[in-house]
Amino acid sequence: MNLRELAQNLGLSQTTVSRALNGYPEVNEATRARVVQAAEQHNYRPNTRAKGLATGRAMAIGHVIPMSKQHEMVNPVFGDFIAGAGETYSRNGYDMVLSLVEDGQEEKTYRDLRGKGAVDGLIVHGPKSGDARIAMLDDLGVPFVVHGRASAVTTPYAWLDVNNRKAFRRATDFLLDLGHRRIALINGLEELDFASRRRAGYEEALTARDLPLTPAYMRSEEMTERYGYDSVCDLLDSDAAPTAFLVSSMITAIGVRRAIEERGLRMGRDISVITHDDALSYFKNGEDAPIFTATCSSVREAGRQAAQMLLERIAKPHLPPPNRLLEAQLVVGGSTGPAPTSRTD
Amino acid sequence: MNLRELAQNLGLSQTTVSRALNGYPEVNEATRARVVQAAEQHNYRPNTRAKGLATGRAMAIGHVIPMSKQHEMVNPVFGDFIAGAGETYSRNGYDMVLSLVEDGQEEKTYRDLRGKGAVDGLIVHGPKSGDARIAMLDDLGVPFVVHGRASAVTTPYAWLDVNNRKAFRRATDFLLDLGHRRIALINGLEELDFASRRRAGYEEALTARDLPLTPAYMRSEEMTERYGYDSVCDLLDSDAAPTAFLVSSMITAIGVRRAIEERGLRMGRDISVITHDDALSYFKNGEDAPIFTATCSSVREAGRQAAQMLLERIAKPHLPPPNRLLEAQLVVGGSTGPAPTSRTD
DNA sequence: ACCGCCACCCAAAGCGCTTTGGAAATGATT
DNA sequence: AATCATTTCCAAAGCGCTTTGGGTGGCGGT
Repeated sequence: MNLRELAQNLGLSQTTVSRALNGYPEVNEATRARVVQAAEQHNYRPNTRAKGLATGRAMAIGHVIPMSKQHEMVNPVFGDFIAGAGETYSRNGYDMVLSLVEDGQEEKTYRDLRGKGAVDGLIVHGPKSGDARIAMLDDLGVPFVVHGRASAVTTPYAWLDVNNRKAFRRATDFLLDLGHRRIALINGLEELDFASRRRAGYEEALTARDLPLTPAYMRSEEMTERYGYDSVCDLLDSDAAPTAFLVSSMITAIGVRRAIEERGLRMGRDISVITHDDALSYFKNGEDAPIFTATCSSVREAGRQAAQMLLERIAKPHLPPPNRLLEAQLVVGGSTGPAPTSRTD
Repeated sequence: MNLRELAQNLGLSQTTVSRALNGYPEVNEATRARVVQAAEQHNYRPNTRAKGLATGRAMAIGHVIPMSKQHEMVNPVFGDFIAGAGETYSRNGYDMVLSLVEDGQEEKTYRDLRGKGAVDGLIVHGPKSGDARIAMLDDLGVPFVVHGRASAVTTPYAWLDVNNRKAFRRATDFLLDLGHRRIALINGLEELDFASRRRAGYEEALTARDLPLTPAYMRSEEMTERYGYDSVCDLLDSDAAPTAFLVSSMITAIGVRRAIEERGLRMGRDISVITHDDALSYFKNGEDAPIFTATCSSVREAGRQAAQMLLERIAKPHLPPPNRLLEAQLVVGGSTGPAPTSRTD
């Protein structure tokens, strides 16, 4: 069923039917009701392509998800982020088109998506520090919102980020307050902006107390379970083993715990762990008594808000690009406790 | 840059340019080269909407991801499945459009997506036993492929599934062979077809050895970490506690392990655990020495193949709907061992 | 009785592409 | 030199919608 048929069916012109359905005022409420009812009855849905052609708007948002070629890995937070964004889109009549692309190939995909006219706006995932995509999208003239930031980019652009630096600063301070002095950072890939900010927070806390930065305590890789396990094994077997670990992802923290417990140690007593927790739905960190002390921030909520920002940006492109900084909560769980050495003081 | 401009630019008609770009034979190779080069130089990309309108094909596939309202949870396997499917799509010039929808609302979304002409085909996720969507899509006339099966649906339809029954039959047999007699099943929601098949495999194995089915040993819920933990706590504290657990998801297995180790028990010695492992990229079950004994099947590969099947189905709709049954591997890891009681025999 | 003004509706153009049904030019055949 | 098949290209229609720029009829005001 298309517009013409529907119009013929009703004995009206396409114009009138179109206007009736799109809520234009110049149509009698009685006819509008008649039209709406007929449309419903015939299960009429305007063809997106035709509508898009006519209006010039695609009513779709593109998400380009980077995927590590190395590990064939897609960061699990995307699932929840997408879920949040999807909510916003469907409430506003937008579709979501998704591309999974190998690291570094994203630019071409953005170009294509826009060039084809497949999307009205884009969400940029996983920004690197001096991410070239931002400049590119800017002079491509497509509305976009970055999930995260690109520290080295100085031109204004729309972003939504968690205050990663502050979160890790606080987490580190928390461990320091507990008497820990040898604190390891099991970070994500530091070419990614969020990871470098977390590191900055960590270093800032140490430096503020005149503590040295120990390169051996800092690791940076893709956040798999295995990586957490291996790192901790390594570090605990070294001399001057850390007494505390700061971990960048829940998944990795699972591996960290595994390594700790395999050694007969206990989290919170022998070794302290703080992890960042993106509040992945299947991984709720225990509602009542969290297993892990964690810096918490809902990535789903981030998705919702980023999508909202993007839609507003599309509607009002002349406004200056909005920014939003979400604060992470530091929630105390069972994985932290006073440093073992300080107990004996 | 659109076709007309490009054609004017070249002093050719739109027809010729279009044909040149789409590889039609009736155009001189010299002109074709000229056209292709100009297109490249001007960064020309045919407008999807216009193309779609003209051809009637959307060059897009819809994925409707069910999302539990209850836990706001989206199953983590979707990430990897989507990644696999996405590979296939992008290789074939298709886009992927994604909708996340609350449980049970999927039908409307399928209808919309098709009615709007936004997609040429659909992937059905998370089929229930007598899933109504299949009949609906059938008489809607949309090509689709189901990831999984719907046992109660008797009409032929295209699906790709893992042999869940057999996988869990084998896993249960494996535990039985090790002397376990009290084996608990920590299953996913059994309204979902895959879960009911897993249960069938489990029951089949027990029944084949004339062992009773103990309802208290069978659990069925959404596969969160917490669920695994709670279930095991519960069961281990009961009298006649199980000596082995069969778990439906890696995530849940993590919770199972947590509960076991928290009690000072050790997996593989005191308690045996077998989990299903979808080979999620960030959760590689240890390449060399797997932590968990597991029934393994790559959901990413499933995505790749399901997508391929769908594209073929779209190309040749007259062929009978294809089916594909993937076998899971039973990979032995460190989480299984002889039953404690049988040791004392 | 005439004018003007709404309220309501319509015909037709246009969005950017594909595709049908030729036409013009070229070369081979008689 | 005339004929005919190829090759190479083109004009125009059409995909399903929105939107511009009117029309028509009914009403109140003069």
